[in-house]
Amino acid sequence: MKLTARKVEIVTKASRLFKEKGYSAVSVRDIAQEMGMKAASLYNHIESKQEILSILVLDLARDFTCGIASVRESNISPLEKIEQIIELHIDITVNNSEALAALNNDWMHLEGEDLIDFVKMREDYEEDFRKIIKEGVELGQIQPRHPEVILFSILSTLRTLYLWYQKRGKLDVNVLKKDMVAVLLRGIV
Amino acid sequence: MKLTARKVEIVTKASRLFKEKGYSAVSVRDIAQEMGMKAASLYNHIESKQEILSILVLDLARDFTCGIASVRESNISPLEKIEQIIELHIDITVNNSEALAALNNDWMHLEGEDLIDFVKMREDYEEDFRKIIKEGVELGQIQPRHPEVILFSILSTLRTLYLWYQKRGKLDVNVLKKDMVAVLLRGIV
DNA sequence: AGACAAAACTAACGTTTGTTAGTTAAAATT
DNA sequence: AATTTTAACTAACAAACGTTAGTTTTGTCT
Repeated sequence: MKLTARKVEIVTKASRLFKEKGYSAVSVRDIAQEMGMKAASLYNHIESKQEILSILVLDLARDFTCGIASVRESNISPLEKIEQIIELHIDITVNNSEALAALNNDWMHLEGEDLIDFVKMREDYEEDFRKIIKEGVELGQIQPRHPEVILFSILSTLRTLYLWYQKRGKLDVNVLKKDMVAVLLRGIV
Repeated sequence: MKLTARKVEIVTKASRLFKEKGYSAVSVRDIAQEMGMKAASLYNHIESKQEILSILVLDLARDFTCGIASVRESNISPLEKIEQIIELHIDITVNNSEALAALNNDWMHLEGEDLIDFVKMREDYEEDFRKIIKEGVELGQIQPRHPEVILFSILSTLRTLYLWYQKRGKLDVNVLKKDMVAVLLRGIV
């Protein structure tokens, strides 16, 4: 089914609700009300509630996949690659803070092929990141800590960024990027 | 209502399910099946599905509140306090990895007084942490970054630790603590 | 062995869920 | 102006939801 303007609107409104209560706690009637229509009318635009989640999560997952592919293939040092990954996450977060909630918390409600695809993309993403970290360690650019600890401490921060970056409101994106790189790479002491 | 042994068992089993699918997607019948009984039988032990969530989340929230109170009042440097907070989170995570999922993802489904209490505890916790960071910055022990960035980059990592610490299985707790403190405080370069 | 409490059961309740069918009003196309 | 398409509507479905009532089984203590 095509992705019409109205469909995008539904997905956007739904993502706001999913962020607040989670996919399962949001009913099709909730989404309809947000759109100012009755539940049954939604089905003129979408195939199912599942489809909304699927669009939301998989589109965003593809953004990450493309983003890290571009980083992986660029001809820079591991440390610079990690810097770019941090900036990638911040950029995506700023533009998709609602959808990111669903990606983080509701991906497990995907079904069939969609679920398989998502998990694969997620694993590949982490593996790409892991390789960059290991390379950095081998080159002596990165401290010889357990790569898994490094990977997930950075990734955890980036993945939950959507929860708080906007709370502080007027924090400029470029300032955020700078502070974030500093804190994640060089620590706080 | 008293917290009998059987009730604890229900809460424990439920938390496993909540971790996998989230509170809203887990039915009372799911929990009952996990207990090897029919849904109605659960109500000999619990008052409602809500009560399970409430016990799960508030008990754990109190652990954090007590933990940080003890850190706050101890007579050590801000940096050492942060080290202790990191260890606090790791200890709690290791012993409550299922319940932590509910605390992180399902707290918003608490109702009434429980929701208010939780949010207050959470805010107080963050405020305590923030003060420690600010003190560290003033004393020159901590780099002069935006305290909010420091607060949430550390807290994000600690809060989502439950998602991955056990994936790597045989990672010793003390090794984890050491690496975690190193990465979060001194960075990776 | 009989009495009593604890904890399981079956059956059912009123709601809410996602979704379909059929209809009608508005908009776009011929 | 007539016709087709789009997008809203009402009504209803079967299934699943949390929960209650009433009954039977299980285990414990005298």
